[in-house]
Amino acid sequence: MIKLSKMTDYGVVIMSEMARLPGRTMTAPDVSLHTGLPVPTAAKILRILAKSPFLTSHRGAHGGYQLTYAPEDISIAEIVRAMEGPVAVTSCVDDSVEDCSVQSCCPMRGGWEKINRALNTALEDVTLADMCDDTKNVMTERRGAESLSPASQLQAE
Amino acid sequence: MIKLSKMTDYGVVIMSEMARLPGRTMTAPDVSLHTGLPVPTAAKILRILAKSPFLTSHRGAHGGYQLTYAPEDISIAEIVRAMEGPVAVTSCVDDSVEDCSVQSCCPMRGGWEKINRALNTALEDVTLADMCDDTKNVMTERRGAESLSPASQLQAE
DNA sequence: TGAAAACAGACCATTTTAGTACGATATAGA
DNA sequence: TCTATATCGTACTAAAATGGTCTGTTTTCA
Repeated sequence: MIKLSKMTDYGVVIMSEMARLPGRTMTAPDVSLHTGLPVPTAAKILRILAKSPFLTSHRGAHGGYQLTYAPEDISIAEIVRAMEGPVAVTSCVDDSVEDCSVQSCCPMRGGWEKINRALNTALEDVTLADMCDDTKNVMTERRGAESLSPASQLQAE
Repeated sequence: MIKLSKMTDYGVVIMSEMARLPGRTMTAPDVSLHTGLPVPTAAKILRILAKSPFLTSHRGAHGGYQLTYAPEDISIAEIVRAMEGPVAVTSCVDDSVEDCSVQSCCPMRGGWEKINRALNTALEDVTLADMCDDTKNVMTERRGAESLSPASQLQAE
């Protein structure tokens, strides 16, 4: 199974939570409360995400984190890249060129590149707004979803 | 970085090597010789791949492995599935349903499903024939590529 | 019957990942 | 200017996944 790491998964969950009220500033404890993630973990992920342009941090009292852009302008691709670096399915096609000893004449390169392009396009195509759009999902209730963590069993187990 | 496991990468390399002469029967040591992989590792991967319909095994003396179908009829998706199970980018959307505590009302589900569909389509679209098609790559020379391992540094280091 | 091959599974070492902790730094407000 | 409240950065530990090897069994051909 091809999987994103849990951290990346959490990253998307956190960003989705923030996107529910886009203007809002949230601290790490706030995020922890809304997602069920332990505070240190939430803090760590927020720190990583804040290195990217789409999440702004403010230090000091009354500080916290805030979305820089509207949810519909932030793609899942950007979040994944922030958490894991460039998105590619094989080491053959990513940034570290010397991984592949026959890189310059590798016949498989073309095939992998095609696959990677498709994956990237798919990730670019889905935005935060898509992710937390209640209207697309019949049974969701605002207050019910509030303190739950959508992508994984965060507090269970 | 989203990555396939090395094993899966090797799996594609091995299958590509077998696809170069589709009728051929190869033993694990043969494969090892052509790819640079250690024999036990090649054997292990062949064993896994042979559980799938596209690779047939024959036991006993003069046994070995053989492609069941033509290279253009075997997609990368099938190889990846043979090595890693169902292809999905999050635990949210794969077969193990209980992973997601709010599965039935998770608003993010739709987004992930879209991404997974695109990835699957991309993997289905590329076949073994595409992977080892020399004509698509200017500089490849048959004898040169023969004993090299395209996707990773298998014998280096 | 013996050699050659796949098969099955257990096993260990290494790497990666998740999660925590602690000290440093910045900022708002009294 | 002091203090409370944040982020920031890094180092560390524990647990899980992964890669890779080994040993023994079964099958088949000559």
